[in-house]
Formats: sequence, structure tokens, C-alpha cells
Amino acid sequence: MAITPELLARFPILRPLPPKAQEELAAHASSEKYARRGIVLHAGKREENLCFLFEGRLQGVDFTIDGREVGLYFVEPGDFCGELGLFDKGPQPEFVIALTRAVVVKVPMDTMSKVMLDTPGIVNMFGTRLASRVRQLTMQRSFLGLPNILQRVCCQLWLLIPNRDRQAMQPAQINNPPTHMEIAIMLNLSRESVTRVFQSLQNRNIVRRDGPNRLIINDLEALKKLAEGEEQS
Amino acid sequence: MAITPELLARFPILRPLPPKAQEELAAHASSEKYARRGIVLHAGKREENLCFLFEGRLQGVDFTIDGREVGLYFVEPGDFCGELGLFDKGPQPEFVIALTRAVVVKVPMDTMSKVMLDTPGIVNMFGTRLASRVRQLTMQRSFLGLPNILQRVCCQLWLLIPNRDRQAMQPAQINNPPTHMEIAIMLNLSRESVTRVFQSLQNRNIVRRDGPNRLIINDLEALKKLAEGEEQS
DNA sequence: CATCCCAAGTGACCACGATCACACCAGATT
DNA sequence: AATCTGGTGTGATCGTGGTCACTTGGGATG
Repeated sequence: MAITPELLARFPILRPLPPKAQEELAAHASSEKYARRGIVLHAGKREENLCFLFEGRLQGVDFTIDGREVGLYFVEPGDFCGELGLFDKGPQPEFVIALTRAVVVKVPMDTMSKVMLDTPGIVNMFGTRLASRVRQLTMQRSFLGLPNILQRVCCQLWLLIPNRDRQAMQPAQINNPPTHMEIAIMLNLSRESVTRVFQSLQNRNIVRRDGPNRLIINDLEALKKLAEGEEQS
Repeated sequence: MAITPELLARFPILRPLPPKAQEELAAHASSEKYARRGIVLHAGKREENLCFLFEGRLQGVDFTIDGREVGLYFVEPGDFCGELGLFDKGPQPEFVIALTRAVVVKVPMDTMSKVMLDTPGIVNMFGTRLASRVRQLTMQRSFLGLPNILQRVCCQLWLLIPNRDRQAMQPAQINNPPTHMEIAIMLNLSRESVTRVFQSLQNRNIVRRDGPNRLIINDLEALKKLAEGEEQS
């Protein structure tokens, strides 16, 4: 399927590129669909493409030696993954898996490298991006330090809320929310524990399910309080 | 104290720089000593310097809302920290604290930025560096997924062993080893649990203390086995 | 429509590791 | 010497959250 420069320009990190660069990238890009549980990036393999997520939700996951899943980050539409190889030629460290049906636009790494050489300033964009990835990993790590399970889950939920809603403190919705299991591996919890927390949140009318593909947050205020540990159990 | 270009060239990431650049950096650099527990980088503050560690050991730490310490990474001599601000102008996300007396060479961020502009290719070095930071955080995160305490501690110990010794599989030593508490916060454990694991390792003659500033690893093979979960409790 | 499958919900049980409360020791500090 | 401090060592206790075993329900898929 042909990718247009206009489509690429919808990704924040590509928008500032000069039109020529966007055309160049579009000429080599391709789109791919994934089913739920589809593997977008393989751990251990030198990755050849940057993967821009157009639709759906992805999750970076690692596996411990004994086979347990560890969740690292979520990828939402407009974001991308697989960028590590742009800087070092090392292999992709973790898997990236589709949590829902997903549409991904793939841009070959070497095309991107070429464009980066021609367009000074782009390197910095990707640098900035890496920096924010480090910040995110750091924050996620600090969640694991929380002794209280409820708090951990609320912190994660808080992060899943779209930015604008989070600031407006208005009832928000999370599309394609991760399953309990997928949240559990992000927080070093068992699936059952996450379920129990959700039960508790639903009983208090803080969140509500709206079909399988949508989670409604009724009471942002309360959620925030819980995330910050100002209220108990 | 005056910093010579030769001194700077001892840091791997600065060595490839052209002599002029090294001189420029040296002219603006200064060195600073820290006592144990001294704060090298302040979380939340826009950081003005890159901090190159000459001697001692540092640790990146974050604090959860309820005041618990969370350990993020260790910094060893030859390495540096505070590089996030090079790409975005965001604040330093975590504290960096001296675990021992430490000597740090500070290079002002804007001097470094200037040198980066003059010397294309350096941006990439720092990009590569950020990439490896991401890899390291990811790996550290995956340790937390391990259900077995002993295994977690052994993984961490394994990482603390100097590269050359790790490959040679010969008895190794760790200088200025972190305290049990400092290891504990890296692994989401209590200090007591770490102590008990060390007791167990010492009883099996896998590790040995040699004064307060040195830890000897007698049996790398056994440590590796434990880290990989091939042996129990 | 029947079947399958996977996510979610739920109770019972129990083990692991946190917590608490100590003792001990070595180096600083006076 | 006497005191302090911070790191380590150790037992007793207890609670949380993992594990197991099961049910329920809703979408897919044939």
C-alpha cells in the first residue's frame, strides 16, 4: 500500500521535516497490519525499520530467563518504536507486540539515516526522543517502588489517560485499554491482583468499562488522589 | 583545579574528539570532590554540567511519593551522567548521589553543545550513549521480574563485575561495592533480604569481603549459574 | 447455532519477604 | 579512652500478594 507524505506528516516527529525529506521517506515506506498478539519487533534481531503506529496499541515486552513476561512501555497511535538502532547498530533489546489489531507504517532505517544526514537538526529530534524515553522508563521504574498495589495500578492508569483529558480533569476515556495481564506485567503484579484493584475502582465508581475496547474514567480527581497515595486501600 | 585535555581524553566518550575540542572543553571544565552521600545532581533542576566520574562510585536514585528510595543505575569511573539535558532542555529526572568519596570533572553543558555543533559526529556519540542507557535501564527492569530473590541479587552482582573479568571468568574484585541498602533499592528488596543473600553466598564461598572497600568474587561460574536460575535458593 | 477461546472475576490457601527489634562491629569523632 | 555513627547480621512475626483452581461471560469462528 502506497504511503503518502501527508500521512507521514501526521506523526509529530516527522512533521517538522522538509517536504523533500517527507517524500523521500514516503517513497520507501510501507504499511503493515498486525493481528492481536502479532510481533512487530523481534528482540535480538537487528531491526531494519522504524515502526510508526497509526492505529491500535503496542507494548514493549521483555522476557526473564525463566520465561516471565516483563512489560516495558506502551506505544500509542502517533508514536513509534524501534529507534534504538538509529544510533548504535546493536540489536533490538525487547519485543514489541500488538495488543490490538494495529496498523504500522514502516520506514527503512537506512532511508531514515540518509535523511538524517541531509537534514541537520533531525538527529537532535531523535536525541530528544531518546531522552524522553529514558525519562519514561525512569518514571515507570519508580512505580515499582510503591509498596501499595492500588497505588501502582492507579499510577499506570493515570499515564494511560490522554494528555489533554489529564490536564482538564474531565471524565476521560482510554481506547483499546490493555488487558489486566498486560497491565500486570508492567507493574510486577499478578493478573488476579490487577483484577481485584479494578473491581475496587469500579465499586467506587472511579472507572467503568464501556465494551471491550473502552475504559471510562469517571473520577479523575479520585484516581489522582489514589495514585499519589493520599487515600488508602 | 585546572583540567588538562589529557585528563579529559581518559574518558572513552571524549577520546575521539579532535584536540581542539578537547582543549576547548578542558578550558571550561572544573573538578569537584564529593563526600559519601553528597548530591552530585539534583532532581528537578535544569542541570548545567555534564559530570564525568574520575574516581569513586555514583548512583542514580529516584524517590517515590511516599519517600522510598528507588535505585536506577550505578556510575563507575570513566563514565558520566547528566547528559539528558543535552537533547531536551528538560530537568534532570533523578538524583545522582555519591556512594563513596568521589572526584567528578564537570563540563558545562553549553560548552559541550557548542563543541557538538562544531564537530559533527559527536551528536551521534551521545545518541549512542543514550541508546545504551536505554538498554541498561531495560535490562535492569527485567531483573525485577525475577521471582527469586537470590537470582535478582546475583544478576546485579554480575553486572557490577568489571567487563574484562566477567569474560575471562577469573576471580574478580569489585571496588567500592555498594552497600546492601544501595543494592536493595536497585532490586526492590529490603536491606535485610540482601544481607541474607550475601550470607548465603559467603557460606558457599562464592563471594568474600576484603575490607570495607572491596568485594571478591571467588566463583564466577557459580555466580553466573545462580544469576541464570540454574540452581536454587 | 454450537463451539472455542481468551479475558475477567473470585475464593482459599500459604509462602515469601517486609518489618521490627535487636546485637555487633569498625571507623570516625570528641 | 569514651562515644557515636552507619553498615551489617539475625531471629520472630505477620501480612500481602502470588498461586491455584475454578466459574463466568463475551466475541470470534466454524
